[in-house]
Amino acid sequence: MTQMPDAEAFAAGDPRFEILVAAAECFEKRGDASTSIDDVARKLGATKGRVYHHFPSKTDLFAAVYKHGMDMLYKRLAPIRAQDLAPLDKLRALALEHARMMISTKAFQRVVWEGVEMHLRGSTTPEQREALDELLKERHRYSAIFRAETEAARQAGLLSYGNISIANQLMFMTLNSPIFWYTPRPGESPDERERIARQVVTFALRGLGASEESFDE
Amino acid sequence: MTQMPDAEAFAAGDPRFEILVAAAECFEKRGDASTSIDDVARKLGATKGRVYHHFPSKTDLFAAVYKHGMDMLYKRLAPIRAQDLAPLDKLRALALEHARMMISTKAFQRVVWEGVEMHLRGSTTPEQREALDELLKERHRYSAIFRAETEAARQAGLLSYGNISIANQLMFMTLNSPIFWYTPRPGESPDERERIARQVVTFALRGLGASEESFDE
DNA sequence: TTGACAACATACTCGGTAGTATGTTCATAA
DNA sequence: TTATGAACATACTACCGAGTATGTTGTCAA
Repeated sequence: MTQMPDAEAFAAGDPRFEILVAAAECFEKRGDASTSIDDVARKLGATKGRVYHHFPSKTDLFAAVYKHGMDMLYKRLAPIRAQDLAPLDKLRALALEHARMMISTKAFQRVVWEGVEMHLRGSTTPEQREALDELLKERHRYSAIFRAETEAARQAGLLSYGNISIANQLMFMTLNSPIFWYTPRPGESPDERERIARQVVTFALRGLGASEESFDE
Repeated sequence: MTQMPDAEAFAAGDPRFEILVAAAECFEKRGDASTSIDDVARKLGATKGRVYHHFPSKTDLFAAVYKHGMDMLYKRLAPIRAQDLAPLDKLRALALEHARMMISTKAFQRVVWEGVEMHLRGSTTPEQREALDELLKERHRYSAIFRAETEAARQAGLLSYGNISIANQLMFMTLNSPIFWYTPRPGESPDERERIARQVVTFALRGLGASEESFDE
């Protein structure tokens, strides 16, 4: 049940979707710079013509993968955001769903990471910058959701940390980390993935200074 | 102190050292694939000839930067490893020094990270693999140092976490994270950097389940 | 039946980059 | 004084990969 098609932009029948998935897997493995359009086409058992028929450039393809990754994140977080929960409980629920997504849609989230990295390092070409700038604002808004919940929990006396920006960075590094080290093992149960996600979230919340009692179940 | 044959190979007078630093900064900014030898030469105000005179290939240059980064880590950790400290205290001391190095030698450590990533993703060419394989074993030994200290502290009842491998990944992600988000600000005091390093270590040890009392000073 | 278009494949161009081959300069040793 | 080699610069080759231009095939509507 990984990587469900996006309802609005890339429906199941959309011929772009299969290309998008192949591109995500290529970008995940080699990174943007080391991935050629021919690589993507080869993975599809096709040629460049197919890719360029649906995406005007490599940058647009990369941006589309990035956007799809972010869209999936937003879609999964929306119902949780709508819930009425106590500060720390809400942060925990958001963090857990985020961690799950890092595992279940790893390839796409790895691309999102690289997109953010390219932006932070300022290593984008002018055209790339134009294509990704708007998408990165969305990423910033996404980050702000967690930041707000973190501060709320802190003001409720449920967290304690030094600098909030650093705390947010550390939390996201922790929550995102499965995109670097997680590899699905053959015959792995959903339960096993869930346990991984929970360990990640526990580490993150503890790191933010959540008391031990808040982990009693 | 077994594996540091030519740690002194890049002394201040060595003409290779300046190239090494420039390469580290280029790799840090653009990554390996997007960095050309001409980029490195341009940063030096020189041409390719200078770089290729001292390094036989781009892969060797990358490997040299990687190795220098690892050598610096080992050198700084050696005295701490030699100290006789209580389990958690030793882990904290190692982690703090590691975090400091992520800040003070960021460019080199970023390259080390990319080297590890290339290995994990299996995105190396045969020649790259040959050049980096031995160096990555050293990285594994380095990681094992922390792992051993972590387990020791746990057996002493000072830490609590689920899976040890995941815990180790999360700890390293946290400790390494400054290479992604830290940027020295103009007029930044050493004290400010120290505070950042300490917040990082606090997050990591809390994440591993260290009790709050262990942070009282 | 046709023709029009989507969905590709094929065959190119062209700029950038790793690596090489060949100068050039300068310090130092004999 | 000379010549020898280190430390570069210059000029070149070869290849790879993004992007383009142009077929080819199947489908579907009229």
